[in-house]
Amino acid sequence: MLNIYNDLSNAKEPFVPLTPEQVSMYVCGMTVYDYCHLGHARVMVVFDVVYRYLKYLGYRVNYIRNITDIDDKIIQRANANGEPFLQLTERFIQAMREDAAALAVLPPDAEPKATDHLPQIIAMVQRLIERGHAYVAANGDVYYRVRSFADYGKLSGKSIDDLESGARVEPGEAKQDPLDFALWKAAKPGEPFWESPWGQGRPGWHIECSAMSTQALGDTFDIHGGGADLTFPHHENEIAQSEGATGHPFVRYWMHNGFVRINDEKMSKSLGNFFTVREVLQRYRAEEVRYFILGSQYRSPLNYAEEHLDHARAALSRLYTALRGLPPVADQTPPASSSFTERFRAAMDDDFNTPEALAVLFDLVREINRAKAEQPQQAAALAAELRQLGGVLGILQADAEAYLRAADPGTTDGLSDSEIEALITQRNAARVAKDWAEADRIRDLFKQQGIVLEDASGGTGWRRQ
RNA sequence: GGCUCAGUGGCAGAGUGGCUAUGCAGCGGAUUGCAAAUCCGUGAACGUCGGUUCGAUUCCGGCCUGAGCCUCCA
Repeated sequence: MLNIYNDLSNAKEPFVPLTPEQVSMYVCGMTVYDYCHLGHARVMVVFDVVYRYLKYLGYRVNYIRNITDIDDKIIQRANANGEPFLQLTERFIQAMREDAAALAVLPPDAEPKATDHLPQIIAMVQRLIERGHAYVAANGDVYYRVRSFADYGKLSGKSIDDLESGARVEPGEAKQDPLDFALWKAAKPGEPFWESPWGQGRPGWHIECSAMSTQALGDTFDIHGGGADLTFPHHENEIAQSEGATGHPFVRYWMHNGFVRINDEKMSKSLGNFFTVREVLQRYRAEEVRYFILGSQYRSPLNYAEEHLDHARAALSRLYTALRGLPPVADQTPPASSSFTERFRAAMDDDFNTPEALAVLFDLVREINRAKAEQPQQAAALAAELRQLGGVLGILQADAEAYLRAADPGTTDGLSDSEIEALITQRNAARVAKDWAEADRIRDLFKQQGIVLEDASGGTGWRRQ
């Protein structure tokens, strides 16, 4: 049975969806004013694996990952660029989709945008006003009255009184209480705006997620995810908004992934120490990045370092090497049950323990390599199993031979495949003549190009290192 | 200061009240013209001080160290 660490209770809990056989899941996606960095990549990959595993377990999953396409930063950036904000956001939405696709992240079932949900947002703000959870200030802003929501702080473990001491009001705000937060911001000159009962303005930061998730999944849904930095205030405020508006419990399981770090420090925009996905993809293959992310449990910190990407490269090389020469998955049915699959599932059932799941894959590799020579049928069946389980993690779906021969990004390799084949023929002639000096000369030549030759009984194979 | 989380072998990273994690690297062997890949074997760990226990890296408490949130951030 699947167990999920629920941040609401700070404990692993058995996962029982609201509706049998179905899972509703919402993940906070990007605010689109810049390229995805590795932190975004982690969110996308982690919840992609959650999505894939739930489907593997037989659930029908409705996975929503939103796009926040209106907020202060977007307006700021659009102004700085001197372009309409919709043009800016459209560009980065496109870039995000490219990055996600490169990382083999499955498209969610829907990707709602904030700007497409103004009626829902306005209706929810209105409802909050009606229910006494919000008020219209003199300046046209609408604020959430935090002290009207008794459960405020239940997700992040904060008490209202502790927060009160540190809270402060920005110039131009008209809050009754420093803790209150904006649901609706009156438009300043030159800002994009929508008409509302409170005049021209735009949504505050948190309300769009409440409006879109409720619209897509109902008042109460199963899983809500995002990066750990969203726990407070974003998700805390979502709870206050949604439960305040509907009167029903909002989310049943809250999941937050840990940060990507660099030199033991959080990778973040404000610190400026981030790498974008496309920067990293210039040097490493997307599958290597994905493996790197899955190499640690999703709640743990993930330290970025090139040596860790190199490690991922070596690990994938071993996995694909085992698959090499065995039939692709379509030709073989994996066994319905096996100890490997059981162990894999046990690992994933334990709050998506991907490092443990990967360890099972390596045990499978050893078994395949053992069986390869003497029991090819057995090896093929095990390989099919490896591919299937890899698929749950979104890896190992490439053709093994092609994967191992592919050049790494950023390398400008001089030798084409046909040149390589020609040199191998030349070297094999030398080998037949027992001209070892010539054979070794050619091998060294390959080695300088990062190409490894492998003499086997059936002929000489090659791959790139 | 409040609230979270963490501290495992050379590196990364799981896990467990007594029994091999796994990968990379190391060492020995098999295999190879030499290699590569692979297989077999092997050394090496649980921050610190107490407590519970027949027995703790694993449970409990203190301490030390690190990270994060409390302000925009995935």
